[in-house]
Amino acid sequence: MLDFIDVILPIPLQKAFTYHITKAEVDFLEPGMRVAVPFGKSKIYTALVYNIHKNPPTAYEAKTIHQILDEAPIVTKNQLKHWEWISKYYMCSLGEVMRAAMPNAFILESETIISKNESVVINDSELKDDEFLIYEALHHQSSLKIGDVISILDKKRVLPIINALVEKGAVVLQEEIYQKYIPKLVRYVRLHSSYKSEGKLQELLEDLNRAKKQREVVLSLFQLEVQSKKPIKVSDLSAQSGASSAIVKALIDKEILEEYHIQTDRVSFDGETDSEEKTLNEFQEKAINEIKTSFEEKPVVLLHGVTSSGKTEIYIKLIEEQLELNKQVLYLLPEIALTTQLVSRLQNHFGEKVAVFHSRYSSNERVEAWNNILHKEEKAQIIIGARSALLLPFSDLGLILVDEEHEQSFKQFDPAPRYHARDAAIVLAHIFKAKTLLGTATPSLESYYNASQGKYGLVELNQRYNNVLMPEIELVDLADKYKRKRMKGHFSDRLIEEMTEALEAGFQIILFQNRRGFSPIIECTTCGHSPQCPNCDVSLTYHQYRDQLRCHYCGYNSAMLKSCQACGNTTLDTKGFGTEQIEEEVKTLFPDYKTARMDLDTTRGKYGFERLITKFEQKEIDILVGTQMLTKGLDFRHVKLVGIMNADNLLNFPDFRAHERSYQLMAQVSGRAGRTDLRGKVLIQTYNPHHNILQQVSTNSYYEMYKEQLNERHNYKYPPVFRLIKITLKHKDYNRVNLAADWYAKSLRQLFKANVLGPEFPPVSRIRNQFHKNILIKIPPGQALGKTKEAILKVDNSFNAVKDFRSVRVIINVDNQ
DNA sequence: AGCACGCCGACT
DNA sequence: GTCGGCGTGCTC
Repeated sequence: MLDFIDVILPIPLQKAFTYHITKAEVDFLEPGMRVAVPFGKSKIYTALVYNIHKNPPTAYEAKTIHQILDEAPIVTKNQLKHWEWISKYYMCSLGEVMRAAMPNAFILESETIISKNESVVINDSELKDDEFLIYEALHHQSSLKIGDVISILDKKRVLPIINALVEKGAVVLQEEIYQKYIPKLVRYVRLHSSYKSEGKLQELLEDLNRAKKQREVVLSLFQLEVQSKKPIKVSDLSAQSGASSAIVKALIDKEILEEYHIQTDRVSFDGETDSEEKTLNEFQEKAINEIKTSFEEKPVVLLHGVTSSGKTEIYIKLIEEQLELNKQVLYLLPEIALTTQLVSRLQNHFGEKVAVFHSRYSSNERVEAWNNILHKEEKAQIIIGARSALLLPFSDLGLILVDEEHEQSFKQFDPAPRYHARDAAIVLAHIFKAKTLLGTATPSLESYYNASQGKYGLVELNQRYNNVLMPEIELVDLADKYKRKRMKGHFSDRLIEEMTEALEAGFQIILFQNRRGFSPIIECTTCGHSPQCPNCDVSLTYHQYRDQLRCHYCGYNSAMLKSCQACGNTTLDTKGFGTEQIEEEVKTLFPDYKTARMDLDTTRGKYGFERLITKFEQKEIDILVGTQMLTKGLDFRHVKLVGIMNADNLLNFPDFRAHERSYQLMAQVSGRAGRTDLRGKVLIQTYNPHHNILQQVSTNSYYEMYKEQLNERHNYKYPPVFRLIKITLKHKDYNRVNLAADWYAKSLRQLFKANVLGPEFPPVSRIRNQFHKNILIKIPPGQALGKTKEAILKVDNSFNAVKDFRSVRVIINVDNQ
């Protein structure tokens, strides 16, 4: 009987691929190990062993594997289970999950290496010009890569030339796979072993009497060895002795010192910890007890605690308990909140037991974090990270915390797998028989609904820490203010008054405007023309700081126009406003105070965001203008006033979740005000002060909002009552998308009748020269999800069988947010 | 997804 | 004529 393995390849193909393995390999291989396999004509890919069996494929001859890449599985059985769920639930391939889960450095690819065939003598006259150039190059260089050949010949199509050379026997090709992960090595030094004896040592020191510097280095080394009793780093030795690395090198060359390398971790924390216990107040104590009781019956608990109620302390307590049980803890939060205060807070408490998992980690750092978690190292007992941290190789998970549970950024949009980290976390916890705690001040309707249905436990925390009052929220009627000429730019007299008062008292201010740039639309007042993006169906946004017009969808930019493209007049005017404009107005209104702006444009660099936060914390900034970035779990001590410049563009967003989101956003920004003893103040400027959502925000009535919104969702058949699957079709040809989308929707309608909506063009119907069209499927409470997805896949298969449609990209988004 | 193959217009 | 564009089909 022959042996075979099914493997997962990191590509979006549903099929499993089967390879033949030898007897020796079958004894060694286990699911979760990587193998290098030939795939297609010449490439070698990294594949993951999925299962091992003895069923030979019938339709084809299985290839043999190229090489085994691991000694032991690097993906756990539980991970594979979790991947299966994600792939099935979110309708994507296992390969796509694999690609998302594994650090890039684990997924090796081959590269073609061209080298001279030494056993054959080639007469130059046999070769054509291009062939000769390559052959000639190989006299100087032992091997060439495809990319080298492209640059030598300055051509794109080089394969025929290389193939001709192979044909003539001039060169040979080789597929080389290379390790991407390079361990970080630190240089250490010790005294060369020949000086180990006391006598030799004396001799050495006398010898060195004339080389004072070198003598000093050796003496420093002794000193360090006595002090630390640990290996001595070259860098430490240089620092201690004040000697340059050249002197150390000279000693190594003279074989007085000996250097050696130890592999080290890039991801380590070496700060101090303070184990100072923060005492919990009675409300927090009560909440903890409720959470624990609830966990006894339910795997998931929703902690609904108002802003500034001290949820973090509760998390810390729960983490401590897990550590005592020697379990791993995963702490998920939105990407942006990761760069800041919370991480240092946890590290200060738990020290190096905390491992952070960033999107900004390098590939090598990811490998190290992966290995630490896989081997359940002590330094990775608490993993704090954004949604992708969920895909790490946990071995003994006890608790998952999902902080800011309502955040839509937990749902991955592009590329597949389009998973929701909160939901996938619950499944992961279930696999480990662990618990999940969802925490937020403004629960998503989904979670609150699940809690009210008894699916999740619910714990409420209504007191702010230190009994600080919830901020006072005032609605300012913009229509009235404009009518009575009480506006300066976009600032009402009330806002200016409050700002003046707060600033004079030495407090800080946050101004929220959910739009970046200076103004989203430029319009010619003569002819009404406004400049559009050439690749997308949107108006270009004016960015003043670079005097540029920019497209926020594709990144297109051009210099600001001097005159109208349509009529040539110089009557260009701006419409609408973004953070840039607010910032500028603040600077004129309050020239004596320091203003800064926080949005995608000012936080681009690696530490851009952190720098701004630190500056604001240290009160180097008085007024911070920003987009929703400001809402993500930031804790500022001295903010007295929060101003929401315009609530209407939030509320009028064309999306069924607009109202829920507006509430969450405004409640969260408001929560930044008055986090210590003084009561904060929030001013919301709006044209609709009587809007229900605004009333609910101003009275802090989450439950009212929930009831009302849930009712709407009931009536209009939206989540959490109905489930949604959105299907997007993309193509550069307008007519083709239309035809394809109509066909698709028609087929779906035969199955799901009135629960199919569309096809419809989204508000921005063309992005990067691709036309988009959406179809929405609503799934009623009773309808089986699995069956529904199977039916959709069937439709998708027949769709792909139509030749004209095959080039249309279809994106299926389950639980589309 | 990549990548080869094949057909077709645009230039050294 | 070749070069490079893109549409199509396949990968164990």
